[in-house]
Amino acid sequence: MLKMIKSTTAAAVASSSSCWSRRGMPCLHSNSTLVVFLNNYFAFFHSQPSKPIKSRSTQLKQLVRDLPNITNLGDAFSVFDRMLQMRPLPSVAPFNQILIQVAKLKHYSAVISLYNQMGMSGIEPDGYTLNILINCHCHLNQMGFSLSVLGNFFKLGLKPIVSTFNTLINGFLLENRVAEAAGIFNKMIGGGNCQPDVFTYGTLLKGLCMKGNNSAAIQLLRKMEERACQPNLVVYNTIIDSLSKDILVDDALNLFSEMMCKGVAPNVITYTSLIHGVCKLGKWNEATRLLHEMVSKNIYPDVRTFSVLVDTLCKEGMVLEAEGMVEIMIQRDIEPNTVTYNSLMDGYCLQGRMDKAQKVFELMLSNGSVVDAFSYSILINGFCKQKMMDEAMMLLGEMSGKGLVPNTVTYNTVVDGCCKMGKIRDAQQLFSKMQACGQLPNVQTYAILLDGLCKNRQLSTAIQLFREMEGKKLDVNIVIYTILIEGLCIAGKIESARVLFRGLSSKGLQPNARTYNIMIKGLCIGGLTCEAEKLLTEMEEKGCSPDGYTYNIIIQGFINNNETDRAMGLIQQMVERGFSADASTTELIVDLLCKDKVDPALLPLIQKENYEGNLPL
DNA sequence: ATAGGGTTAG
Repeated sequence: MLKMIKSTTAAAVASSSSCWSRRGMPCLHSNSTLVVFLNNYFAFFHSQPSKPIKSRSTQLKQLVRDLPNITNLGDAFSVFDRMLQMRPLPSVAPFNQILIQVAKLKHYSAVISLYNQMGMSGIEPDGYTLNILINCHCHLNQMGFSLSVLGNFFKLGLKPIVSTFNTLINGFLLENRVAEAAGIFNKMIGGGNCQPDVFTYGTLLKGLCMKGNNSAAIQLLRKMEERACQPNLVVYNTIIDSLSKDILVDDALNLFSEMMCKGVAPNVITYTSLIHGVCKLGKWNEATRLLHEMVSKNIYPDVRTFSVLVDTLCKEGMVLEAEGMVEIMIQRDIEPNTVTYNSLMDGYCLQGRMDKAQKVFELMLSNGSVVDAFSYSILINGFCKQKMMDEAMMLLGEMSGKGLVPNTVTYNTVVDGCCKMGKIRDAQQLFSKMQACGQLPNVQTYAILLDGLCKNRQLSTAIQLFREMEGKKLDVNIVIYTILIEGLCIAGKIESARVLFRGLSSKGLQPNARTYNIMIKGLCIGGLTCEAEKLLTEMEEKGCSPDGYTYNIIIQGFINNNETDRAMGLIQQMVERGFSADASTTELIVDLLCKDKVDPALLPLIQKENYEGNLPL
């Protein structure tokens, strides 16, 4: 969108700059005026040979030439002020250029204040100005203002263009207001003069993908084909990336073949997304194949491609291989950046190797890499998981000194750390502090704190907090309800837990394996093993496969209720499905063996290493 | 309009 405005505005600037030069220079109607002019002109320069003063138009030309090079807010403001002092005032076009540059720096509020200054100086906006302004309001989640700017188009007798509507669609999607975005799209299709273009579809597709609605995205892809709007590389990349993120790698690869059949050549983004997908599935051979394939097409992996590899290796616990990958990068003159180092640092943290993680952090400090809020959050999380809260809190305090703002995720991390240590008061204080610092708690924050309260037997406070989050317009999801159901079970309120569980579907929520497991566990502890077993069947019927945990808790439930035979039946089933008894289940079975209540032939069966080699499939 | 890193429930 900005790119488009930029190119069109550049054309506008080019044409209008010749206009200013006409305005700024004397109009030469006759030879005599020309002579007078030339005489004055040269006399002027001879009198000041050392420091020629540029005419206003040249000054403006120079300014316009320099506009695209504005890289900081201060420069933008000073150029803007100089332009406001020029007489006659420059046209709106170079002002638009400044707004574009400032918007590129993501200083959207600054753009709006510059726009207001333009208004006070009597510079009338054109369509480009309004488009830029709408885009800024969209990024600031101020759709009301965006729409009122749209009204200005009509007031000023200007016509919105396709990109105006595209920007509005993007704004609504950023606020999660899909219906309104779709409404604009439908109006565009319905009206004759502003048909959606490839950007419109691209924007909508991005919104659908962000919501994880891949099938709707593909439907829209088909629709744009039907409407003779050729999908381009960006459109395909958007969907391929979304499919890869959801590990629907086969679908991603199919779309990849399809785009190539249609003559759309992939780029490094396409391959990076695909490699991400196959790596997440642990298909390293496939990743290697894709790497070879891209290089054979003269498409070379870049720092982002390598960062994906480093990150997924780390997440799989293969930190040594990740280190090797960083070495390869350096050999190939691809400088690891903050993201690469952050991924590696997280890899060490996941293994509890805080000394190594800190080494990477220090390396970043010493080699001039930018340490960002991610770096701190990752390290803080590492310490929290090691129950080293003092170190974590110290790092949190260190951030502001480096001009870094702890964000919602950073706070979530430390709130969780406190909760897991049973320090609920500290967690609550951090919860207040984050809001005082302008960081809004999100669904995860509430999940973390709710879980902490429930586990620390503060159910009534938890319910209060739940009401608070309902009051805000947060999307209460299945994770939140699962935590509450567990809280109720912990408090022994099985009946309430059951009511909440049964009420999920009326809220449009599907219990997942964890929800079932918690309910099953609650029922078992309450001695309701029969109902627990019914839930086991139910989850299967609803397409939610029981996992190893499900079997372990229900088997434990049966044994604890002296229903040994039913426990044995489920052990058989569990083993057949490739799951094994955990430590506490094994302990219970060994107890039974000691009491001669169970056939010793069962014992080798439940121990993973004994059946792993010949799983019945 | 497109690619990489951090937080949550058994």
